[in-house]
Amino acid sequence: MNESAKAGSGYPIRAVERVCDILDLLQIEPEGVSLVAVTAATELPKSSAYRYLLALEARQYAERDADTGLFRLGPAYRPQRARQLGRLLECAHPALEQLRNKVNETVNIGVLDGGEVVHVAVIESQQMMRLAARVGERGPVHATALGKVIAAGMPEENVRTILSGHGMRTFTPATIVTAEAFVRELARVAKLGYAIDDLEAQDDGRCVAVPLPGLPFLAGLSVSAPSSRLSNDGVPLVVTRLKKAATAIVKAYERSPL
Amino acid sequence: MNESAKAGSGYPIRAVERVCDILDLLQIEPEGVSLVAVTAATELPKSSAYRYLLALEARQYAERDADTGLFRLGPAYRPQRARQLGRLLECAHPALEQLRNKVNETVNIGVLDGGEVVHVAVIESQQMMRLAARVGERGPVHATALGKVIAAGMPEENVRTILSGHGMRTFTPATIVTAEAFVRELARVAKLGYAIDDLEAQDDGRCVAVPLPGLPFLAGLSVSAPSSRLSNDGVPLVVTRLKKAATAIVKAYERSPL
DNA sequence: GACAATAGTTCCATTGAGCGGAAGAGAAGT
DNA sequence: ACTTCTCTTCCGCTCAATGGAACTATTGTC
Repeated sequence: MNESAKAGSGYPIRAVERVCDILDLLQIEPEGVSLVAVTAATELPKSSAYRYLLALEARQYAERDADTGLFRLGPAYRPQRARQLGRLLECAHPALEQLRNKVNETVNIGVLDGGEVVHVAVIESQQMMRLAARVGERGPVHATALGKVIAAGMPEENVRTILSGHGMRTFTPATIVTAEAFVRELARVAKLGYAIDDLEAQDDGRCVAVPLPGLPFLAGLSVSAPSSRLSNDGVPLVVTRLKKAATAIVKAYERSPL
Repeated sequence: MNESAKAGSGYPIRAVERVCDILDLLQIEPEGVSLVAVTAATELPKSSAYRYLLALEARQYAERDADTGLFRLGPAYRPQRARQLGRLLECAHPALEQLRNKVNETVNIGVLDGGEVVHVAVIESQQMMRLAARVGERGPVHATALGKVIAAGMPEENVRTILSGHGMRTFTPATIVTAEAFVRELARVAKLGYAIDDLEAQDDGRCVAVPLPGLPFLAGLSVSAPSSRLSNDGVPLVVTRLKKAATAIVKAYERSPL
């Protein structure tokens, strides 16, 4: 903490201060704290403290003990997650590049976080015209192939909670916008073993994804391309390659040192 | 991360989302990211991303690599700090209670964080009228005894940075409000081996503090009381007891399992 | 050295995101 | 049943935060 006692940003943002105050407190109270205790310690108005805690909970930086209802640090704050992710990315890299070279399109790994899909690896197509998210970019579960394969591995109840919490925004005329239709799509996905974003997130983009099973978190592997280059006819071949790469990635992860 | 895929808080706070987005990104980029990369990944306007990063840096949730200038997770995010703190609090508890019982006033441990003093342990006097901060409460370095003993252990340059970043608010007529006077006070503190908040933070409160040396972070131990009960004449005895307790605490910490 | 491009930093008029008090609901204790 | 305390919800209001633009610094190329 005093590794650098330097201070003063010149850019105080009250909300950031408040988040940090709360996270600081949760760090020094590993057994958890009540809302009243948070209020007292941070001197925030109670309703503000409550809203912040819920917002942090939604992003898994805080969680609630089921029995006591006390707030404590959440999974997002646990370093093992970062380590596990780092490990996955390391293991996956060779297979990702190989896959990218085989299909000549952008390949991605996405993981579930706070009810959204985060792109944690993006190996871009070398073509000029390409569909490519950036590392760290987030997308909704309901309109992305990655989101679909991830959601297909979750209990339906949890899927519905995510959908109602995040909404089902319409990106294109093809976007699935009702929970019922989405749940039906997930049944299809689970059966087929892969998902397609068929012009649902972008009018001219198509994406195919398969799950990465057996990891300590929900993740998927996908190929994304302009729709002109990835037709529905071409999907089966891409799926075959995705599944082969997914198998290689998971095997490499399982073999990697802890 | 998917330990609980539950989502949806009903209380989105955009600023909290933004903090979490940035922290998420920093977690998956251990070598660090540039402002431009943060901007791209989070889709924040550049100046907003910049301000958030600086605000997080001020609270040590982010830091900058001295050579590359890249932002990465800061010390506040490192679990070993929480563990070290937890360990200190555990070791200190018996000595704190004993000290509280001896002096019959509230005893505190404070640590430096983001240019302020955080109370991380507060064992309250059993008297009805008492001066007692709460765990997690923060105070300014310049007007607290804990702040003084901590600052006395820092390079003067760093002290000045803290003072200019946080300001030197006037709490009472006795508050030291210029950097020059404060630096002189610190020289006195360093020489004496203890510090007094002599009605500087509160009109009717007095506080005596000694450093806790040899810890992996800057910390101090203090006794706080209504001024009517802690006269200047009584300070030397309290200092003796504080130093004895500080020695016991540090010894216990050093002996405790890692 | 000159120029261009890019990254980082600062500023401020504007406004809507966030606020916090109050009310309501729930839980616990007598 | 009543009281007290904690947790949860709501909404009119305002000011903290915003983000675009300008400026500064750095890097790369010729």
